[in-house]
Amino acid sequence: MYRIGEFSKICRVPVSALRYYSDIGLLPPVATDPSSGYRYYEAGQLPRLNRILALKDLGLSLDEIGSILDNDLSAAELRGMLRLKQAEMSRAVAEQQAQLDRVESRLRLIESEGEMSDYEIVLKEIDAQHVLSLREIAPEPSHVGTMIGDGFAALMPAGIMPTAPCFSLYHDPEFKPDHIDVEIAYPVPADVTTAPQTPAGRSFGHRIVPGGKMAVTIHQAGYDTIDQAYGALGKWLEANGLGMAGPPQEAYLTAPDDPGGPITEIRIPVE
Amino acid sequence: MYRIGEFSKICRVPVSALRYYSDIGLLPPVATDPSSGYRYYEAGQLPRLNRILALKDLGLSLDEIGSILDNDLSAAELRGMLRLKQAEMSRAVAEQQAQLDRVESRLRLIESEGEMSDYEIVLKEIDAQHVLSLREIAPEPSHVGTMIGDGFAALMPAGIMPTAPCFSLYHDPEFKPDHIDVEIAYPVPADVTTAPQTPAGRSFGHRIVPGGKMAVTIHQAGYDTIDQAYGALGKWLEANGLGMAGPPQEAYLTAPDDPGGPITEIRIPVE
DNA sequence: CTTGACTCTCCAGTAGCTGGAGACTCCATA
DNA sequence: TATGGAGTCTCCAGCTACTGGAGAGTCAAG
Repeated sequence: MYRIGEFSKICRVPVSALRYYSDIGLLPPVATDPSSGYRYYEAGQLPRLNRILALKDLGLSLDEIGSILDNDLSAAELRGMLRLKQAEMSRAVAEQQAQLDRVESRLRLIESEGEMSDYEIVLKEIDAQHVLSLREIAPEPSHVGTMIGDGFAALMPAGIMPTAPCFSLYHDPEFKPDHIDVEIAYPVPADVTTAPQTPAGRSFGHRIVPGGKMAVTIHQAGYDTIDQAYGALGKWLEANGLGMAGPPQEAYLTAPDDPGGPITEIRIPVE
Repeated sequence: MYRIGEFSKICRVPVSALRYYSDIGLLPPVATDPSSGYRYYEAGQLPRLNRILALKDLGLSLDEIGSILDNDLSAAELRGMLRLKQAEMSRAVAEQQAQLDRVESRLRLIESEGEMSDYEIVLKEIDAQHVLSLREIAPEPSHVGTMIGDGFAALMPAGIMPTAPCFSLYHDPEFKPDHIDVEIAYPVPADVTTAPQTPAGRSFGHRIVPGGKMAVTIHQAGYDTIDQAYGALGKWLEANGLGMAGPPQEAYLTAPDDPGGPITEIRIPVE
């Protein structure tokens, strides 16, 4: 019979961990002195402890290990659990590796630029949205602003409140300033499928804008400098080896008269 | 000004996380109603939030992010931090990958055997130990037991108590049952460097048995079946792509008269 | 009997939230 | 004006596998 300190030296597991295993019932001492509370172990417990350490090393939680040891699982059942773990772990490794890649591309970016960009790009999972939308070919960029106002002018009186900021989608495969295939989308509840014509005579369509992973950044300045944001996004996509998977979106997060100036969120679906 | 729920919808960060960021001062709301406690946010905070998310995505802790944002670190300083992170993360990835490899080799082992082995093998970091030791060529395996007893018979009367169970080292490059180059080692405090001759006339040497990573398993049965343990260790080493890096050790963890039978720990230095 | 090494229990802390309890607040409708 | 429902508040516990510390008790040797 060893006291906890001696046993700890033999099995090379810290005393605090042995006490913890004893507390959670994973490796109770073979005897406990009822008056002093001293825990007593013996060499015969080493196989169990070794099993614990081996399974822990495979990434199982102490809970799982406890049920494996106490239900005396068959090899087949253990194999099943390990298969699950294996899948989970290879996903985790891939994710970690992706994160490491992001750090590396970020470092390359910093080193090539010498300074930090004003834009932070983040990958987000965006939900699909029910929208009412207007789509047309705009002859110049400023035309988009009038379309947005026109749309609101139809929705508000009809009692339709967008459930999120309105945004535009740019459907052109390439950018031509005098021929912009733009769609203005107003997120609405799923049961709103129609709206009256706009004052300027435009008609709303109803559809679901698909969700998915998107690279997102914030442009906090006038619309005339928005190409900087697109530039930063483009660089980021390239550095991370991602490509566009749909039309870019621009969400207008401020009221037109906001004293802080306009703020636009740009989203590019990826992969 | 948005309430927390609206802001959460816009930035796609859970309300609970926003509250947490507000609590730790990382992203305080732009205003808080003193009577109701309601937090109010505005679109102008999105760039900061995006920076937070981007840095978090690179693996920085919220603490680190806070000091980066509030001390307005230069690109060079950020680069330094990221370099550190990068090193740390690639170590973590390698470790995870190694763990995944262990799971895979374990699965292969289970599948090839169809049942679980009685031996669990664990990699441990073993400390170097000061020992007094006897070394000689044993003409048969049972000779080792008499050597151990002979050593104790010299140490005990001299007042030298081993600080850990005694163990043997097998120096032969290959095993021959009638010619075993064995060393019996008794761990002692660093200031004990000599001991009297044994009753049978053997002389102790003093040395440091080097530590390092070792594959460890427990054999809980008579010495005549110890080759099973070595077999399991050999398979494990092969499955994990490791080789021996020194003489195997056997530590005798039970007294000769233990009612539970003898328990032996076998350690093989690796890599 | 003292000393020093060892052990005990209990609690807080770790990172970044999440979820719940119980109490308010806000807004729109009846 | 009352009410209902959705949203919000604060505080606290929980997650993992321990670690470290406080304060008290135990054991063996001198």
